[in-house]
Amino acid sequence: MESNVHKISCPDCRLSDLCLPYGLQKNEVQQLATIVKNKRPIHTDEYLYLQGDTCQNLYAVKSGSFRSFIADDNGSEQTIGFYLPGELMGLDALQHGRSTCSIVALETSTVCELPLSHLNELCSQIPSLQHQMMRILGKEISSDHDKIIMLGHRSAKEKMATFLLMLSRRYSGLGFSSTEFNLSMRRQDIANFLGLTVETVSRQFTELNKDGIITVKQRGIQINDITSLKAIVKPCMPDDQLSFIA
Amino acid sequence: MESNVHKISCPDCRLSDLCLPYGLQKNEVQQLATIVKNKRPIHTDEYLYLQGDTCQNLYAVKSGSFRSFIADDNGSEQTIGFYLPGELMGLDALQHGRSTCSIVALETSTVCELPLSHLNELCSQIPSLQHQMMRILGKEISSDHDKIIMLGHRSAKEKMATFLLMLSRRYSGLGFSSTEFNLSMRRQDIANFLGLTVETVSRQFTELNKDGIITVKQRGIQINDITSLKAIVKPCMPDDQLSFIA
DNA sequence: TCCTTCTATTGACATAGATCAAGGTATCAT
DNA sequence: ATGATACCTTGATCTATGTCAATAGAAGGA
Repeated sequence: MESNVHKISCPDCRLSDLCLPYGLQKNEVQQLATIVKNKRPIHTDEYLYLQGDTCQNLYAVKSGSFRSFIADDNGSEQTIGFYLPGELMGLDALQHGRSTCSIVALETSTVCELPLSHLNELCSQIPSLQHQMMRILGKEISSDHDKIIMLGHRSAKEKMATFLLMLSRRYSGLGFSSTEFNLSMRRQDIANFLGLTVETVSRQFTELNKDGIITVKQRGIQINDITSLKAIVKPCMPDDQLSFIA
Repeated sequence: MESNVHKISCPDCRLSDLCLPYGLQKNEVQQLATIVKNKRPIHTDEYLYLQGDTCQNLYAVKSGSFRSFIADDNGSEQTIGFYLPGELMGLDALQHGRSTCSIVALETSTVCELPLSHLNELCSQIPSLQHQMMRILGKEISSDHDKIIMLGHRSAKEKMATFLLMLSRRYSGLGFSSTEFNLSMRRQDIANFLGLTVETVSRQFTELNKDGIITVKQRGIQINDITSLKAIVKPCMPDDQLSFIA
């Protein structure tokens, strides 16, 4: 990614169709851009915010990727999701103004900061912005439902296939290859996200690799036979429900 | 519940503090009430709406209870949540105007219908209503996250204890007993919700009963030792994260 | 009241995935 | 380069929970 991503503003941002500006008039996007604060880059393993922080902003991923997770008293974690460019973080804090999860950068990343107070004001003025906010919130909710399905009733193999297909779909939505990409998360993160152990994730990768369905080289994934991958998931899920993670 | 619940309007509704009117001025509540349509009662096993239906409304539970679930190609289901009085259904349809799940009544129940078009208009006019909508959406999202935690990293016993505590908390929020209540859902629904089998749910009930922690008589639950119940969950979850289900 | 059907419990057994343990490979700082 | 540390893979074993099967209890209709 270019070194200047963090200076680009909404009207010029290549992500605008995936992000908040979608469906807005040109002048409305410019209005939105005035309330967006561009932040300095966030480095690997750096936190965007911590569980329990008061949180008066939403954050859009501009480049890179993040992991969100909830920790309990014992320090054990559950990964809630992964965020790729164009996706909105901090929606859980809408309830009380306090974040219920922590968010950490998986690689050097940039975000746009959207102060909630300004955003709410703007929503009252621009109906299509409010509409887009609702759409984004609805999407977050139905994507969470997809995760619930995955965790509740899927085998390890199905979970892995679903995970890969979902990443594939999201990367392709960003204009990247849908069959070749690098994982920005560790095996441990994937395992935790899917409710499995690292060992099981590793074994599943090995098996999918042996079967020729994918080629795994560390973080590098190549999907050789997307049909087979879909077939692993298919018996369990309508095609339009693969839109999730996040 | 009184036989006339479905005629009561927002300003007189005993649920108003749990529902959309929370935080609104008296005259604002009256405005809200004008867009609410009261519907005839919905009977056991009757559907409020079906997965895939175009859905231009939100629905607030007025009395009774509902189960929401997503079905896949094979007809197998995942229960997403249970809805009690004061809770808002249909939020997942905000994304595309199509519901992503089906909702079925667990007993004879009543709902208030809120046309989204009118609601959005009203949100632009009444800032505190918009604020409350955001709060409700944020709550839905963080409650979904709690479910993800539960499904991802909990044993059968922990799931059961969490389930019971959560029901207890929600009933008490409604002004009912927190230690004695009737389940409106079948064992099968609980099992499906928790990602377990009926047999496992049944065995867990039996064990908790034997240990004297609860008394189970069919659908009737009495919590005898809420401390022990919390202790089963405690090692895994901060107290303020028990707010979920829905 | 009896019969049917739906729902819940209990037991015996099988298995997917966890756990434990060891070794390999990449990454990074010195 | 070299060593230290984090990350990943593989194998052997154990166990919680699923599966299959049988029984028992509720609920509802004739």
